[in-house]
Amino acid sequence: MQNYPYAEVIIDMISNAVDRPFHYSIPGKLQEKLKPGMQVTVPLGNRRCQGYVLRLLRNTDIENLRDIISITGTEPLLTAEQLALAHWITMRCYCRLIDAIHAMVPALFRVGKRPGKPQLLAAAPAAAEVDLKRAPAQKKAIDILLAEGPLARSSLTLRGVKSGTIRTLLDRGLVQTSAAPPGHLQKENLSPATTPHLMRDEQEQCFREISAALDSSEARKILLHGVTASGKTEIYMQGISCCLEKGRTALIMVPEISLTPQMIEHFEGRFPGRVAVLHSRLTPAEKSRQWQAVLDGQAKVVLGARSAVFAPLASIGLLIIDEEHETTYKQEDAPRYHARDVAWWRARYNRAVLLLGSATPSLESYYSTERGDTTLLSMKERVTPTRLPPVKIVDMRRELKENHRHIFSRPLLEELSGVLQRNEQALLFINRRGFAGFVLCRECGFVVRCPSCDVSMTLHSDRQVMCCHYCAREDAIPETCPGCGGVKIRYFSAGTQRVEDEVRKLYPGVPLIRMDRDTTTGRKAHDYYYRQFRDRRANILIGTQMIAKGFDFPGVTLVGVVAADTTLNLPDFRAPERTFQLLTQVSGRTARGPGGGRVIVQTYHPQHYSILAAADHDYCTFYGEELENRRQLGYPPFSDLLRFLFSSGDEKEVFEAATWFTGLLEPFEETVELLGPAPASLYRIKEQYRVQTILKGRELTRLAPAIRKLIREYHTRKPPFSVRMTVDFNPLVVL
DNA sequence: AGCACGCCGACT
DNA sequence: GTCGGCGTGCTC
Repeated sequence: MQNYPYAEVIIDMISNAVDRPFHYSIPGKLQEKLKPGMQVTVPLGNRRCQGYVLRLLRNTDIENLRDIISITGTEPLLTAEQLALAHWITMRCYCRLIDAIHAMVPALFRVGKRPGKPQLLAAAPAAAEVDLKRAPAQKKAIDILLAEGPLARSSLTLRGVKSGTIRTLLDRGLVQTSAAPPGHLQKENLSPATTPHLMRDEQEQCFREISAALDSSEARKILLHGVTASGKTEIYMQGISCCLEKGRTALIMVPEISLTPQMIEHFEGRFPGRVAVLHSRLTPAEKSRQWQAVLDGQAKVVLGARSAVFAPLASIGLLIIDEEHETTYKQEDAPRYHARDVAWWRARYNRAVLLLGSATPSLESYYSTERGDTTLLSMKERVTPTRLPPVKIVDMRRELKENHRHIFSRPLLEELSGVLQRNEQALLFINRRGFAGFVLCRECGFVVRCPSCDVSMTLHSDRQVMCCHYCAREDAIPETCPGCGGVKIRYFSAGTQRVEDEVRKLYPGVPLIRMDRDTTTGRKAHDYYYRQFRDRRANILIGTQMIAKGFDFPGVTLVGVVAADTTLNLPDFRAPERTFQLLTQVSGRTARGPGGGRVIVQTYHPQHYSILAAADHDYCTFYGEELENRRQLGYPPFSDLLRFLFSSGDEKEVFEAATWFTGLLEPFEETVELLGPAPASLYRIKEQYRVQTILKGRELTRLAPAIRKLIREYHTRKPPFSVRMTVDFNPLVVL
C-alpha cells in the first residue's frame, strides 16, 4: 500500500507566511491510518506544530520531505464537506485557509486535546449536613443538585454557578462525579417533552411547501416572511421532524441573544437526546463535547448561533436561519463570512433546503425571491389575534418651529405622563450610535450628503470639512442650509445618557433603568435589568438596540423612539434598511397585553419612506422604495462590495499603504468601481488611523483569484509599513 | 508565529 | 576584538 506516501498539510499557525500547504512524507506505520481531515503533529523548522491533512498525494516535487510525527486522535476532525467548504471560504472571504479551519474546529481540539467523557455532578450525602451559610455560592450549587439530581457541569454554569465553585465543592468532597450514560448529550434531566401543535391553515400551507422541498432532489432556498408571532418556530420544528424522518440531519440557527435556556429546552423537549447546542457561553470542554456528538453522528439536530453553521453534521437535509436579516450572522473578524452564504453553500453541497425566516427580510433575500432563486412563503396572521400597535410619527422640525425645543416632543411627553399616571411601563429607545457626527438643518431636516455616493457626509471638526467616507470627497461645511437657506445648522448627536438626564429632570423619583453598553456589561447585568423591568421595579426603560429584542411585557403600553434619525443618518447605504428593521422591531415591544399600546417615533424625516413604511407595518412598500434606490446606485443586491481596511498608528504610513495597494487595484476599474482610498467613518479607533478602499461591482466574485494574488503580494512585498490590512467581502457596516 | 541569519554600535 | 540590536526571510 504505497499509493499515497505523501500528505499535504496546512499548519495550524495564524500567519500569512504559512498560509499554503506543506508536504510531508507518511511514515510506514501511519500509512494505513492517515486520512484527509486528520489532525497531525509535524516538524516545521526546529519546532513541532499541529496541522491538518488536506489530502494524500502520490507524488510531490518538493525535496527533502520530513516525516509526519504523529496523528492526533483516531478519526478525522474535518469532514470532506468541511475541507471543501474551507477552500470555498478562503475564496469568498479572502482569508487564510487556517482561519477558515479555525471556524470549524473547537478551540480545545486545536491544541491537540480531546474532551473527556462527560461527567455528571451530584451532591455527596455529606453535603446535606454541612453548614454552608458562609459560602452562599456553594450552597446554591448544592441546593440545585439536591433538588434536581445529577446534572452536567453546563447545567450549573448556565445557572450562574462559577466553575471555581464547582472545583471547590469537588475538592471538599461535597460533590461527586459519575460517568454519564451513553447517549447523553447535554441534558440529564430531560426537558419536558413537547408535542407538535396544530397549525393554522396559513402555517399548514407553508409547512407543506417546505415538506415538498425536502422531497426534491435539488437544493432549495425558501424565505418564510411572517409577521412577528405568526408561529414560525412551530414550522421550523415540524420541518425538522420531517427532515429527520427522511434520515437526514438538521441545523437551526438563531441570533445569539435568542438562544436562551427556554429556547434550548423547547428544542430538546421536542427532539430528546438528539439535539446538540452550540453557543459562545459553553466552556471549551462542553463545546468540544457537543461538537464530538455531532461528529459521531449522535446528534441529529444542531441548535446554535452563527458559528454553528460549520457543525460537522452528515447529510444535512434542512438548514434554518431564524431572523435572517440580523447582522449577527456576519462574522466581524476572520473569516468574515455570512452564515447565510455558508448555509447556502452547504445546502447546495447536500442538496438540502435552506429556510430563512424573518418579519423584515434582508433586501438581498427578498430580492432573491423576485429573481426566482428563492421561494417566498408569507404569513400575515398572528397566532393570537393581537393587533399591531398604532404608530404616531412626530415631526421634530415642527416642534422646533412651534418653539418646543425639548428632546421629547409634546406628544411623547403627553403619552409618557399618561403611562406614569396609570402606572404602566414605557420603553424609550435611542440609538446612541450617533457618534459619527452629521450636519443637520434644524428647520428642514436637510442632511449634507455626498452627491456621488448618497451617504451622509461626516463632519470633521478638527479639519473643519465635510467628508465622504466612501469616495473621500471633501466639501466645505455649509453656513446656510443648502435645502432651505436657513441658518440653524447643528452638529447633531444625542445619547442615552442625555435621555436619562431629561427623564430624571421631568419626573423626579420615577424609577427608571438605562441599558446600553456602558451600563450593561456582561450577560448577568442584562438578565438583572430584564428581571427588574419585568417585575415592574421600574416604569421607564431607556436603552439602545439591546432593548429592541426580547422585552415582551404586557405592562409596556408605550414605545418612544427618541431619535429615529440616528440610524437613518449613519454614513452607510444600509441606513434606511437598518432603520426600518429597528423601528419594526421596537414597535413590536408594545401592544402585547390587554391594554394595547402605542408607538411614538420622533424624527426630522417624517416623510422618509423607511419611517412611513415602518409606521404602517408595511414591509412591501419599504422594500419597493429601497430596492429602487439600491438599483439606482448599484449597491447590493445589485452588486457586491469588497472593502479593504488599512489601519496603523502612523497616519502617514496608513495612507501610503492604502494608496500603494489601491494602485494595484486600478486595472480592475474596467469591470468594477474603485472607491477610495478614503478615511473610514471612524477614522481613529484606539490610536489607530483607518483608511479604506472599496471595490463595487456585479462581477466581483469573478475577480477573486486575481485579488487574492494582490493580497498575497501586499503581505509578501510588504511595503515598509506597520500597516494592517483587513479584507471584508460584503461588509454589513462600512464605518 | 518563531527562529536563524546578518550586518552595525557600545562593552567585557 | 565580541555581545547583541532587531530588520529580512524561511519553514515541506
